[in-house]
Amino acid sequence: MVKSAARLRLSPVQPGLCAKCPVRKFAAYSGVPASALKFLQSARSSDRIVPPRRNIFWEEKGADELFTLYDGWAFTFKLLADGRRQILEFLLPGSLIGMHALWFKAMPHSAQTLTSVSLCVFDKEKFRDLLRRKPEYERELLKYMASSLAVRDRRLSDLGRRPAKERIARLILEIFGRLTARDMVDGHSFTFYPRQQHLADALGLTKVHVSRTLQVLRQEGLLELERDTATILDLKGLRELADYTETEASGW
Amino acid sequence: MVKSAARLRLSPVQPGLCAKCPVRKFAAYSGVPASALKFLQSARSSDRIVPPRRNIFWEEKGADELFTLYDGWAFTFKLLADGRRQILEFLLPGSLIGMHALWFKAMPHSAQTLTSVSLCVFDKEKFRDLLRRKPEYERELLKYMASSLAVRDRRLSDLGRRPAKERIARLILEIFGRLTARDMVDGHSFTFYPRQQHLADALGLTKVHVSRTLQVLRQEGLLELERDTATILDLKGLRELADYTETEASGW
DNA sequence: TTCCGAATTTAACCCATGTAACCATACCAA
DNA sequence: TTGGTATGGTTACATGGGTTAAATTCGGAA
Repeated sequence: MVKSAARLRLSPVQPGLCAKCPVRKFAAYSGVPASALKFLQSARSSDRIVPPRRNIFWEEKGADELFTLYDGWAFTFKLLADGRRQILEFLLPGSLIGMHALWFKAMPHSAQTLTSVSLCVFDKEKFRDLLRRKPEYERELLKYMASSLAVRDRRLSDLGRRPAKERIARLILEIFGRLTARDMVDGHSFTFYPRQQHLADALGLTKVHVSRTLQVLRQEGLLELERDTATILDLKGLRELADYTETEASGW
Repeated sequence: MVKSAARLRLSPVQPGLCAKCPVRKFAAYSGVPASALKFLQSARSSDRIVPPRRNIFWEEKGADELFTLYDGWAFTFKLLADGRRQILEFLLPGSLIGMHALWFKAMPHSAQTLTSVSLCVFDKEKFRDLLRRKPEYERELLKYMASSLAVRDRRLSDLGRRPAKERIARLILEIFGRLTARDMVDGHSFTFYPRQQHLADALGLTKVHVSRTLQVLRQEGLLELERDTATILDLKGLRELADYTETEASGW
């Protein structure tokens, strides 16, 4: 997995073998028995590398493919009429992207890369076939979506009911947890590609206020965020401030 | 369906016959062919009436049952440590409640009734069996969850990026759309049980500001909200203000 | 090394929304 | 009837976070 802050080096997608895929255990279908993975493989139509700051698909447009993020960072977002942006989710290796396309003509949000990204591409129709023929995938995906929904609920109450400082702390802790599960952290530091504008757009704030608040968190010795690197200076203190419980800390 | 504002009169759950259920077409499994409904019936363990302001289940606790709301209003919510509340979703006849229990031990939110409510109760284990034996239900539920997720994304960008006036307008329009689909509106008026405090908790505002903003909307001739009754005075104007598109207007 | 654009920081100002307190009304149970 | 409890409305005041704009730092390309 990627650890160097200086430059992103993409791991190449393993040709063919989903059973040996290093990100499989973080993927939506992580619980599918290895014996059934050859079906997944046959639904996988290709691999793809997308450069940074490029859209993977667009809100309101249709999509013929869905993806698993193999390496790199991305995010989903909605744009309002006046150009304001709401980031819905940060995507990390293993994230399933664009599932909505399986059932609906228009995507409810856009997806965009943060870094160079490598994707496993699934043809929509082939994936539908897969689901029809292998109900264990449907079962796995249901569980995956239930947990996605629970995550969305947490973010919703953050935006509705928590002040800026807590929102930022919680988002960082959430990402820290997910990266830890993926062995992508180095002690209490990790490579962090979102810019302050991305944090602002994810948390319903302005970049100015994010900057202000990050100063405070640094001065209080809780959290340091430089370009491309985040360091948690005081995990316990940050958790306390953020009211971040153990259940929330488990990576997904 | 319920129309009288003065007092809620519950329709009794039809004994047995899911195939004839009047709310079936709004339910999660609306697309399941009638021929397969006898399986649903066999997973339904009982019916239940719950009085107003009572919890159906509790956040962080486990649950052995899940429900379809047959009649009445309810909502799901999360409580923060300091007692603040975030309402996640308003539940209307047809809503599937507590699905999370199928896969996880602890519920991610609580559910509470707004009115007296009548529920179809499904035993968790029986429902799991149903899914295992009838993949067409899994398929339906996946689609249902995908659309729930899309709805949650809309609310998220409302909270993150829209001012109070738009948030209120959009929530009312959303509920108006869902009630219209259920034939629960009377022209541009409908029975509306949430209190200003509920709106506040759903939209990340205080009840004081909700009150203020509702005054403005009334003065502008857009929307009138009395105890138990909402009236849309100017649908077109409200849609414009709220930046509410046709796609969003379709009931679910 | 220099230059340019992106990202961050800082500052001044101010508005949308929160807080606290209080009163009036409606409803409900005794 | 009476008292209790939600609810709705209103006021005065406080503040978190938005807006705007300029200065500064940083990174990458030439």
